[in-house]
Amino acid sequence: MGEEVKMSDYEGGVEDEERVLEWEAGLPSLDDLTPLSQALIPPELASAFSISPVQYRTLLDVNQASKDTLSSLRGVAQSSNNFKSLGESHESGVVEADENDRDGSGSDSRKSRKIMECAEEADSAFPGDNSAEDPSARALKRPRLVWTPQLHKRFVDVVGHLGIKNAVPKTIMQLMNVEGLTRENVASHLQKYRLYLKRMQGLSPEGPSASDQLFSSTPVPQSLHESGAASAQSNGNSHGNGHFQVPMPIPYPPVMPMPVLGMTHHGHGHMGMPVGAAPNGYHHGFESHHHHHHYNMLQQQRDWSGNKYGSVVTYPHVAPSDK
DNA sequence: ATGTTAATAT
DNA sequence: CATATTAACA
Repeated sequence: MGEEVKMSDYEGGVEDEERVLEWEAGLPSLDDLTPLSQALIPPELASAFSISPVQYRTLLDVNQASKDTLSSLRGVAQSSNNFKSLGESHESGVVEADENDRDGSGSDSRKSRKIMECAEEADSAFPGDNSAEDPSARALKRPRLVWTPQLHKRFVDVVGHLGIKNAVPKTIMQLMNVEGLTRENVASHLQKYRLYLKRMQGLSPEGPSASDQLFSSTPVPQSLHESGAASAQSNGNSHGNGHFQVPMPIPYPPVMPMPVLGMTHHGHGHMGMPVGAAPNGYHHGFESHHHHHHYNMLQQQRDWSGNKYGSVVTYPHVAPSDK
């Protein structure tokens, strides 16, 4: 009893940063990836909401879709394939989650979606480079999750629907339906979000607080004042029994986070990308991109997918082991 | 055990 | 320094 396996004993030179490679190799087989989102929802509820077998978008698909939505500009050089560059980039794993923003914004322009030749086998989500499958790598330390505006939008949306009262990490996480998102992630963000609301409260209504590019960009729902909004509504809950944990399932398409491998240049004048010009800060992932310090672009617009770091990488489709 | 808050890390 | 993870606590 009580057997702890220490893997660090063997090496000793392996740092935590190298975890990135770990999940890269720890890709669960497709068989493991099963549609759990619907499985958790009772058939009755599902049919009531007309929730059909939602198809999961491949990482690359989602990624491309998000980028496409935001960047309707000219397609500058778009080759973000630094998958094999992992060997050198070991600053800090950064994960970025994207989602298909199709709420509140009429995005119909389906620009050309070429490139991404490595995305043919989206199921693996891992272009050629990786390749080693490690089913044992599941609870590994995943890189920092980057809350992209889209993801935050979903977060705020759910919180607004639940009300500040029922806005608890678990419920939020469940309702967000973002694969890979953990309770801890939501809790952490929720904390920051609450602080943001509180801080803004005691300040002038018009607060050009340049801080919090993310928060300030997302409209705060008014439901944050009332208590308990969607709860004992006329849902299908009046069945007598049935403890559905889903207060009010939102027809949100399941989205899986897209991890982004980034180099944490903890320099100073970080961030900075011509949003209104070429959001594609990706160079040709082949050259040894040095640290380009773009000291320009007025940091005004606060959109973009939060790709303030760079490289794109895949995320281990964490199996629906539930929490 | 889940939600919060503080501390710590990146 | 802001943001996210981890730990401690209620």
